[in-house]
Amino acid sequence: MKPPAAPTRNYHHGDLKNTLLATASQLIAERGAEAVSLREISQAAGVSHTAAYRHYADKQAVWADLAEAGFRELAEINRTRVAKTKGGPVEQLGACGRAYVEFGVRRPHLLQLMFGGSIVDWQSYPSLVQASAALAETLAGVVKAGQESGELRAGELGDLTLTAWSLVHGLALLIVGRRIPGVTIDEGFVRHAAERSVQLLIEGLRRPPTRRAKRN
Amino acid sequence: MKPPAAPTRNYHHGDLKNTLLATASQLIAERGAEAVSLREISQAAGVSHTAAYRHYADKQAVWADLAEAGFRELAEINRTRVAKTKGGPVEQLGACGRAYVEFGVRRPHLLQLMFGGSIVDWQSYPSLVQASAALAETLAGVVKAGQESGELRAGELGDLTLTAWSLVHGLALLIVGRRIPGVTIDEGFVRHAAERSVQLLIEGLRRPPTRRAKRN
DNA sequence: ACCTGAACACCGTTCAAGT
DNA sequence: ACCTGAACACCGTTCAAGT
Repeated sequence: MKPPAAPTRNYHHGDLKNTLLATASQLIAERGAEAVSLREISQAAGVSHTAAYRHYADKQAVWADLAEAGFRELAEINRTRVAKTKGGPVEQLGACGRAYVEFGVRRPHLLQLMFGGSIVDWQSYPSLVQASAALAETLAGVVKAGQESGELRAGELGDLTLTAWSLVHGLALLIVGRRIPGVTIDEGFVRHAAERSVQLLIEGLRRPPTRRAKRN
Repeated sequence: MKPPAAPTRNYHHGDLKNTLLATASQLIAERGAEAVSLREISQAAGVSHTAAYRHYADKQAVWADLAEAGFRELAEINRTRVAKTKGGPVEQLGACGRAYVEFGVRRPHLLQLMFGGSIVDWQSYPSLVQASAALAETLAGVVKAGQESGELRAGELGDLTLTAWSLVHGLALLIVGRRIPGVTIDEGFVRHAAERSVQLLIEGLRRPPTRRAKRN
């Protein structure tokens, strides 16, 4: 019932919404959300500085859309890594941790946008909330599988998941924020920090029983 | 050798720098740094909108000063709690975790300012970097004491500290950012989440040996 | 339906000038 | 030394108007 001709493009631009999103994504990747204006994005997209208001209520809505895409991408990466990981839930959790941290290092400004408080009224964007929750559920799935297979301890799934999430989340933010004194952040450090942290979380900080002391 | 009279106050205001800082602190606590302008701070402090430039190079410098105070305060809280805690390093780590999370919940906007990326050129503020590092050292001290007393496992101090720091940091940010789906954030939740997370970190996520199964 | 351009009420920052 | 006021180059957002 739609008119056959007249492809999606119309008056001036065609697919302005996606063009805006891609432009914004690139500018933010370069300089961070704090340093990017809506007028600038519009100009880079080749439209007047008010055109975006046809597609977004305001600047926050653009940020929310970008953050949502970030959450979906990060969750997808996690799922892929989990699926690819040989070994049990312990190894899978390690893979998630690495993926989370590597994502942050690869796209620091996007991670800041997702978690840094640039988006004030989170509740106004239900699909953003949902995408963020989906990320947590990826981790929850791994923990749950580990409990069912008996490799991870019993207890409230939410508690264990929150703990694992907090660890990888905090690690990624500390690294991306360059808040760790005295270290150079390169691929080697990221891999080591992620693996060691997840290992310590899984095995515990407490001194292991001596009967089976592993060399460290 | 200083002139005895003429108390610090002079021309118009006296102690404008501290007045600005206190005003900014309050406005940020109410609405978050993103929503506060320098002109507004100046007006609330009762001076013209350019007076701040006599004391700060720019807006970022004001933010940096506030964040630095936040780091010093949080580190101080941690030290106090550690000193007050009866029991070993395990209990002390738990106290640090709670303190960190409670600080974030009490001053969410300040935590966002300290860690949320509002301050772009971190390196320009060496005393801020130092204050942030001092916070990490508080945690390192606890971990080190635990290793020396034999209660915590051996291994690189930096690794164990980073892991513990990441956990409490991530937990605080997830809670403050209200990123945890399906929970109400009240004092009970905060206490439970902090204690349970630190406990899991210390004991590990792996299924405990059955010979001495603790009731959970 | 989609976009433009003028307009409004703001910003951060600079600078000559006042006391 | 410390502060003011005008000025500059920006913002985000609204709205009447164009096609």
